[in-house]
Amino acid sequence: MSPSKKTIKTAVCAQPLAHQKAAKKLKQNAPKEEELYDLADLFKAFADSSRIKILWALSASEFCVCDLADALGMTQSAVSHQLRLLKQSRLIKSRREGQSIIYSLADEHVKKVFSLGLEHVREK
Amino acid sequence: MSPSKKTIKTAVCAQPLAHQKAAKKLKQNAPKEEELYDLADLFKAFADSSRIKILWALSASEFCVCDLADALGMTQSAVSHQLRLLKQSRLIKSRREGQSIIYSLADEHVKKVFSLGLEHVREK
DNA sequence: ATAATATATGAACATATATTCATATATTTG
DNA sequence: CAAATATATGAATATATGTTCATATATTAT
Repeated sequence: MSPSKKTIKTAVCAQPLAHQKAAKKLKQNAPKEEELYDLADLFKAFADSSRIKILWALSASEFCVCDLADALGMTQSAVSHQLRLLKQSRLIKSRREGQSIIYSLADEHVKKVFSLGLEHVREK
Repeated sequence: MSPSKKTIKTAVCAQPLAHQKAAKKLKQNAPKEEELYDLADLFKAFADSSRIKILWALSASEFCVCDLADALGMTQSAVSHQLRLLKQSRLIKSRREGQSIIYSLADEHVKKVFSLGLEHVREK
């Protein structure tokens, strides 16, 4: 296609890393690569309105699956799939009670994350 | 396939909302529907390892686009696209400096969210 | 044991989204 | 103004993900 390029566009600056010191500091203090992936995965659990609603509900009270479905206007299946993801992220826990499985928040992290998030969202 | 179903499976409990009081309380205190969507959107910004890396870098120091690309091993284009998303979420801000655009965190929320997230991830 | 109820799950489908490629825009330099 | 540099962006593609449908598993009641 192109006859012959005079210049080759590079992906990086001609003078890369103008902020050498900052970059150095970055590498020193950086969490392990794996931790950053875990972090992203954690926030993925919050990154869907269905799961947000479920978490919000559970922050008010524990609920069984079908009550959640009913309260949130979701199908039982959809709720169940999402509960599995939330449990994998260790944000919720469950216990059996007769035929029902009762879900609740695993710890206080969820509420804290919510508070921070709302704080940000509500700031114009 | 099925000759004729005797029972119709419903999506909800036979006795829905066993936790009536909790459900009531839920509806009273609930953030507006829209706020929950905004919350989910906010966390979507954190829900990708590329953006997490970018945010982490910016929590150490401000950077121009190509330095970010260089430091994180991403293309200039990919970084630029993600920076746009992060800016839309009001997590970062930018200013021009000659040919470069310098990006930095918009406020302290990001660092706080990071701390909470890491806390959760690091708890076995 | 059989029926009813509650929950979980695999497969299929539709949608969302992250990256790449090519190129446009904006600023500085010669 | 032309060339070089830095950044932004639209289109295409590949992948990830949320929901639905059908059905499996588990518990309780008769």
